[in-house]
Amino acid sequence: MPDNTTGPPGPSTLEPMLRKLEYWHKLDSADRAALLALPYTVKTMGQNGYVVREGDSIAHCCLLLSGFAIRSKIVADGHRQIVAIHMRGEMVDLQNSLLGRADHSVQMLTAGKVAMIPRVEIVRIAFERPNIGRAMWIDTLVDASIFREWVANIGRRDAQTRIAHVLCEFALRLKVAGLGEPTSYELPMTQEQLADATGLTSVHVNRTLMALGAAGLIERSNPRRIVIGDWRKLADAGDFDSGYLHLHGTEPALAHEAGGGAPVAKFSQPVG
Amino acid sequence: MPDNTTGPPGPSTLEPMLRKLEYWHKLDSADRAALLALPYTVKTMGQNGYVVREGDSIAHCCLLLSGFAIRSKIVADGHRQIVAIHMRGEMVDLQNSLLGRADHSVQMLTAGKVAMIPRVEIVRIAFERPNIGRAMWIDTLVDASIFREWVANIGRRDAQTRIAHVLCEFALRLKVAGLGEPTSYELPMTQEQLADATGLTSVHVNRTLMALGAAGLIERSNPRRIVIGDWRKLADAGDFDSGYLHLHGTEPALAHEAGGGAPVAKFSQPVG
DNA sequence: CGGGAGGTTGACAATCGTCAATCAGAGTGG
DNA sequence: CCACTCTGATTGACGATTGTCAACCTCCCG
Repeated sequence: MPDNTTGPPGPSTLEPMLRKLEYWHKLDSADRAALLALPYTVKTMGQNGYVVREGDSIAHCCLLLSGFAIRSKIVADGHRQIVAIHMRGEMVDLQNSLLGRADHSVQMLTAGKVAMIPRVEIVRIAFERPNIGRAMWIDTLVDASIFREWVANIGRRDAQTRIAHVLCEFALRLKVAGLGEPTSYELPMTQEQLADATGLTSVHVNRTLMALGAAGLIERSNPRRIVIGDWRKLADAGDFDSGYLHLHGTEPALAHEAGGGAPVAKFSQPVG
Repeated sequence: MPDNTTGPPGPSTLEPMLRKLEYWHKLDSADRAALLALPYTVKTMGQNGYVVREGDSIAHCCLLLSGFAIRSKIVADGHRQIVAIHMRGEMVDLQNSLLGRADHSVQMLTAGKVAMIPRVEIVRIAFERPNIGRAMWIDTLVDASIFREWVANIGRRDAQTRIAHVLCEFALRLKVAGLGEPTSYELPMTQEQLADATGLTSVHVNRTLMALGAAGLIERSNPRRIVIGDWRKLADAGDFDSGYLHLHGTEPALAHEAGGGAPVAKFSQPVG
């Protein structure tokens, strides 16, 4: 059972949201104040806890304060497809908020906290404050861009390329979210969950990770820890071009986004 | 070479866009007037003509006036993945418009006409007129919902289910767009294009279509014509639940969306 | 009549899935 | 501290869906 807290535990619980929205579009001080003044409830979630279930009608928009979460759909034979992975600062449910009914589930990958903001407040602030609305819209468009890349990833890349691609995306997004170095991180998911994200089976994911290790593209001191020795090599193996993430200051073509000798992600993001 | 025309050829060239946006959110007469007053250029496109190429910076938002179009990405080994199919009345490029740089290509499936609306005008009207902005936002969110379903379709369904699903989606969207009966239509694409949309090969698509025919789920008087005798049977075979399309008046659970004895798509859409 | 694009089919190969056994590590209770 | 248990990771043997290659067919169009 999640323990619920209402009101501001600190002066800046919603700060991660502010930071992310500012990344997409310039906000003025009134925008910032309005954002941070949004009412919310903090919910402590256990591992695998459901934030939203497919079919639910939506009353709240969830901001991930800590931990990792996924969005998923279940198909007829009971198999699951993970359609997105989310980390701190991401608004997991802006998608469902406007539409009113969840067409997919949102579930915690790890334990963590979410801020539940009433849907009507989100909609109100988006339309009262064009800067905020624009930032939110862009945020959902980037999500959509990632979906498209995943369609291509799952539809047209083989297992090894596919997994390498996901590892690169995750690394870079961790970096952008300020959650660690892209060249060495702990995957917050089981191989079965990674399989559900890539349209493979856990057995095949295991073999593919082993193969990536044997090929020297990654090192794994334990099953979850991913160390990327040569970013460029992995990015090439994963056909990874960060353009679809629409990060600032990243060239459209494949660049040394992270690690290696070149400077890492060069976007200028206000660091908290 | 496309022949270009500027200005309003008729009083209501942009009418399909109005119709679609009104479907998502209520507009008042000022909204409608502002929409129809948008400047645009009509471009006549040949089959396979590119509307936008991946990497282009975006100056226009394209409204499909006639014909069919696709959005696609190319992966490293040269294979193509189609990530979306579009038909009359759809704004193919709202996605790219806000982001400024195309992360995918848009290409005509058939010959047709598009209205090119300057990107700045689209952005302006979206933020000057909240109703329009909201309708556009919802439109992009529904697109995103369809991407998610495609991820699940390609990642977790076998070839037969996958193709049946696409056939159902296409049928229903044709109906909603007022482009014909969902139970009998002409597919505007080759089997190779259908393969690129489903993450299969053209050979396997062919075999799967044959199998669907042999199973009595569809009839094909010619390679392109799809006749759906029993909608429910095909929808079941395709694990198709129209919820992700967010159509009005359609039950969240699988319903007799079209064909069969039950009334077809019951949404109340203003018919042009 | 000829050319070409797209559709259909067969033989065969390969990627990936299934089933099942074993192993490693974390948490629990005695 | 040590069985006990459970989840997740790893590995092998085998099978199945899907891909590849190539031939042939059909239809449309100049």
